[in-house]
Amino acid sequence: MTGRNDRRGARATADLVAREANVSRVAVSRAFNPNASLKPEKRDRILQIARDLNYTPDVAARSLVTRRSHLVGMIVPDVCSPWESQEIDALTTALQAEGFATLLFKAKADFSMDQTLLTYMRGFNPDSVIAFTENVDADVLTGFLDRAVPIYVIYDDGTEFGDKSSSLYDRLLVRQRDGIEQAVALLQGFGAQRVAYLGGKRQSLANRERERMITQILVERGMQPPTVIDGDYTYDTAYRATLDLFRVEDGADAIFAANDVGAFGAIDALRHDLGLSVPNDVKVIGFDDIPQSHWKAYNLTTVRIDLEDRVRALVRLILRRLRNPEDGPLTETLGTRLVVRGTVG
Amino acid sequence: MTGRNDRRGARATADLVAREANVSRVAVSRAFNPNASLKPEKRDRILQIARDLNYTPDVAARSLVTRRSHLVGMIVPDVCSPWESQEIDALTTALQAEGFATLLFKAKADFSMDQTLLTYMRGFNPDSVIAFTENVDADVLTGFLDRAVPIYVIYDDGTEFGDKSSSLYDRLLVRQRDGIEQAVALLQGFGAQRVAYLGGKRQSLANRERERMITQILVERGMQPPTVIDGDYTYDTAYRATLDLFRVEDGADAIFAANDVGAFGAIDALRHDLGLSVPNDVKVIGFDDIPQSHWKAYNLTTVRIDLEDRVRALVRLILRRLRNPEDGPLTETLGTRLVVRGTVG
DNA sequence: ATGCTCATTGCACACGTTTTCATTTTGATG
DNA sequence: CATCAAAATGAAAACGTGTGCAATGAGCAT
Repeated sequence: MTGRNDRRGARATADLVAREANVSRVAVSRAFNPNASLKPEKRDRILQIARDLNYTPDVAARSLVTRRSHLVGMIVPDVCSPWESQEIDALTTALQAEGFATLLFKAKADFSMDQTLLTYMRGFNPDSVIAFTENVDADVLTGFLDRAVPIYVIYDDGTEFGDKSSSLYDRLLVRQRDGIEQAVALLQGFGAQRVAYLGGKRQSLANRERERMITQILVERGMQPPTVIDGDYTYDTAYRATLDLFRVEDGADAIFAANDVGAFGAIDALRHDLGLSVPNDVKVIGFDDIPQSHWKAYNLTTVRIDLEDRVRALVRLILRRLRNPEDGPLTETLGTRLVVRGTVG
Repeated sequence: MTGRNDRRGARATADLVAREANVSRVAVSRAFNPNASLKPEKRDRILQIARDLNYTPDVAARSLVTRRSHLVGMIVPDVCSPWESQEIDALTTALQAEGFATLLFKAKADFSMDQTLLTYMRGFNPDSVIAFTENVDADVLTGFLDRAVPIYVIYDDGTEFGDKSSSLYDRLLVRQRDGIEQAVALLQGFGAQRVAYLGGKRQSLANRERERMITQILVERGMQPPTVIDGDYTYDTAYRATLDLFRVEDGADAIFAANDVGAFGAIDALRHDLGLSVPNDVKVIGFDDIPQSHWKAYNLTTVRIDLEDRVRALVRLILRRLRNPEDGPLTETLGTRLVVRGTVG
């Protein structure tokens, strides 16, 4: 009555298109599948009529028989984190180009992932799953998903990850040693003596690996191991932790933060509350190289994990796995390097 | 061979559970539907066996018959924008609690949404669609989705939105007049004379409405209409635009930015490049109140749109629409208010 | 004309659910 | 014990698609 489209909620089906085009329903199906054999002119006519009728194959029905949902599940603890939102954005764009849609799930804030969420996600039958939360056991996740193979991000040798040979998962290996080595060398070059490590979440594997690697490299170069303060990757916690650090003892002359946002918190605490100069009094280095790091207020020197490379590697993993479901564990490798800006000297 | 689960890719089905429990498949279906009539002890037994077999109803198969996909589509131009990522995060959390999953799509960077993307999304049959991109015609979108009803965010009276009475959509009405009035009053109170409006994207409806409203209120209060500079909601553009503003003419003594991130760019340009003091030389006010606005480096005075309220309103719209698909247009209203921090005086 | 290959076509079934609808069981009431 | 309403149950029919299989037709060499 109101518009041109009276029967709202009535979706055009392949049957309708078939009737309209005087062909069988199978022909319509084939028209939308490029490798199916169908007379070209017939295909064109069908596609034209389909367009007129606003028809698109129903993904749910299709996935029921093809066993491909064209969904990629992403489990994220905090979408607001600049690093994660960057990755979601780039991944979604890249996957969209390959015909996959992003299915977003929010994990608990404490980086954990409960059974309920997994069960819930499983029902949607994602073709692949990327967990931004690290501390979910590989055995659990792999056993849980039936056709999808999860992807894990492993840092350096990943000794902490343990041997999960019983379950199948693919790996993105991040070699952060290079970047950290450059960072420590720079700090040492500018005469830093007492460096503090402003950590991320204790449960975070990346965080523990960073701490371990930094300690190792400092010692190798004949420097003191770092003072370690725990954080949770947020600005506020880093801010307070920095105040604490400079209250009790005489502090540090360099701060290595587990992520860029934490470095921002440290810088603001030093400058606006402790009256110290960055980099003259205290040098600061971050991790990630998020877009905000080049903002003039911070202009942060940081260890860069290249987003484009990272996303490309992840997409490659997903596509390879989907093409050859029976393959053994796949691995992609990624490097890191220092980006020098204004917070060291 | 390798693990306990030999037949990977073989998902447990309702039939299997039924056989295992010596009941019909229908009983299994009912066991997972709380309002279906089923003997309690029987239901418990079925659910127990289902858990043992790691069974969950297949969402695709279910949605095929119930005509509910339990998917909410979100079309986002830039996931990295703090404001949008906040909203995605909160919406996903809230919807997840209601049993819906977030289906994320990336629109073109220029705020446009092409037919291809719409067609693509349509195939997934989302139960509802939230467009963070405003300049897609309501007629197009409504006509395109078959069962979902889109939600539009309208600012104040939304005169620019035009009369789309022919198509059905729901409205979230944001009354930004209050917040802007408080902001202008504050600026006037601190003696501002020449205020500039540092705009967002030209295509953005919110941006045009903000400019219109600010101009109107300034004039009502006997002040000069603002100098208007276009931007695109990003830090970098706002930074350069501010430099330009103070190069040609003698600038402004107050800047009203279309969003917080833009305000950050303006502040950094003033302080780090032009050697001006905020708030002594120039006062700055933003829009949104994102988490970064209370960071010490900025400590921004801004017009707040409450995220919690906004998300609650959106979820209410979605649920009401899903419960009563045949209702006329639904509307929710939202206020704004000024949050006073350190960038005015 | 005959045989052969190969592309094209359509029938019927499968995918895993929910939902009528008719039937059986239960439990309460007279 | 008989009666009746209500609750519990299962058979069968959808939902919209892809695919194996057999049938058809065209093209070409013999």
